[in-house]
Amino acid sequence: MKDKNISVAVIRRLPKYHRYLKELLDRDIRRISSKELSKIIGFTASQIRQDLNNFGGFGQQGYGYNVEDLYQEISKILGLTRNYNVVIVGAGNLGQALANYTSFGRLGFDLKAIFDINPKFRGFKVNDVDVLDMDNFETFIEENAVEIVYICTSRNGAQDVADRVQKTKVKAIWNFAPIDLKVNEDVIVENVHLIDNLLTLSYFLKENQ
Amino acid sequence: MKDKNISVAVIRRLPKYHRYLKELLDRDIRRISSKELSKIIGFTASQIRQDLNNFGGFGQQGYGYNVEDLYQEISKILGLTRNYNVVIVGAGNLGQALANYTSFGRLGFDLKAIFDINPKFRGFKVNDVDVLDMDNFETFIEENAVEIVYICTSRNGAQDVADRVQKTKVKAIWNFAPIDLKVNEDVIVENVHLIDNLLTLSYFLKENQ
DNA sequence: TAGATTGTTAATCGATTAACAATC
DNA sequence: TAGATTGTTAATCGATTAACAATC
Repeated sequence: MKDKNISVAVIRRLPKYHRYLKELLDRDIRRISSKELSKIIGFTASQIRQDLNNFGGFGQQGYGYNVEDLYQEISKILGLTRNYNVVIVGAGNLGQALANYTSFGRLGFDLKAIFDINPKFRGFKVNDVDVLDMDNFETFIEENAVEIVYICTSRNGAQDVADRVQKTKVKAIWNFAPIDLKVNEDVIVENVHLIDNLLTLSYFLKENQ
Repeated sequence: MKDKNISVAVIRRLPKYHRYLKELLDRDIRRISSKELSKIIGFTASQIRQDLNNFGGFGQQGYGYNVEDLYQEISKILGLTRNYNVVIVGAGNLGQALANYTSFGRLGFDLKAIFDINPKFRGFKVNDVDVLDMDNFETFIEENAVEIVYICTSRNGAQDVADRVQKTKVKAIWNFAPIDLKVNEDVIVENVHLIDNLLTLSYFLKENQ
C-alpha cells in the first residue's frame, strides 16, 4: 500500500535474494557487489540493482552491498520482522508435511492448530500441534489471532474452507488444492498448484527429446 | 525443439487451460469462445487466442473452439499422450503425500518406487509402492525406464540425489528441496520452492494492511 | 446472407538490459 | 586521488492488448 507499484515479477524474486543472502551470511561473507551476486544467483547485475532500488538505496558506490544489512532490509520488505499465527486445514499427508517443516516456524510462521473434518484424526498431534475438528474453526481463529490459513484439503473441500475463512479476519490463504478459489479481493491467495508444475515439467521434457 | 520459441509465460499458462477445459468437458460443454473462456479462466480473450495460436489454429471463425478437441490438443502439447515412469526420493511426509496423490497417476505419471537413505523405512509401502534404499537406485532407474525423479529430501540431501540422477538417463527433476540444484543443462529442473511462495504471501499480506 | 468469432497484424505496455554520471 | 561500483536514466526487448480482415 505505501510503496509505489512494484511489479509482481520483482516481488517473486525477493525470496530468492533472501535465501542467497542468508547463505552468504552463513559463509561469513560481509559484502558483495551486484556483479558477484549476479554470478551466484543468476540474475543480471543490472537487474539486481534495479530490483533493490525499488525499495531504497541499500548499496554504496565503490563498495557494493553489506550482506547483513541487505538481508535485514529484505527480511523487512517480506514482512519477516514479526511472527504470524497460522493454521492448517487438512490433516492428510500434505498437511502433516507442512506441520513438520521447521523452516516455516523459524521464519516466524507459528502453527497453532491443524483442522480436519474427518473424525479419525480426533486427538492426533503432529509435531506437537493438535488436530482439531472444524466445529470451532472460526472461534479458534479469533481467539488465537490467526492471520494465515494453509488449505491442504482435497479439491472438493477447498472452496468450503475458503468460504469459512472469509467470514473471519484472516486475509491470507496459502492454497494447495488444485482449484482457483473464489474469494473477495481483500483476501490474498497464494497457490501451489502442483499439477500445473508437473505438467510444465512434462512439456519441457517432451520438448527436450 | 521442433516448435519455434514459445515463451515460458505461455507454457506456464497451458496447465491452467488444461484444467479449465477438463472442467468444461465434465460439465458437458461442447464449444466455447475465447470471450466466454476469458470470463471463467481470467486471461483476456486476446491472450487466449494468441496463446493457442502459438500451437496451431484450433478454433473456427464464427464458432469458437471445440472443447473436447482443444483439450486433446493441449494434452498433446503438454506431453500427456503417453505415460512416464517416475520415482520419488525421500520417504518423509512430503514424499508420502506425493505418493498418495492419485491425480498424478491419472495423468500418466506412474510411480515405480520411493527411495530413502534412512533404513527405518526399509520394507515400507506407501500407496502400494515399495520404499527402497538408495543402494540400487541407478540400476532400478535403468531397469524400470524411469524418466522423472521427484526430489523430496531435505535441503542437504538434494544435491547428492541430483548428482546421482545425472549419471542416469533421467532428464527431468521435480525438486521440492529449498535449494537451486546444479545440473547439466540437458537436465530439466522444475522447482517447488515452498518457502519462496510463503514469503511472497507474507509480502502481500503486509502490503495489504 | 448476416452474425459471430477466429487468426493475425499492429500498437501499447511493461520488464529487462545497457550505459554512464555520481560518489564512496 | 584512482578505482570500483552504485543509482538511475535511456534503450531494447518481449509480452500483452487492441483492432480488424478473413472466414465459418
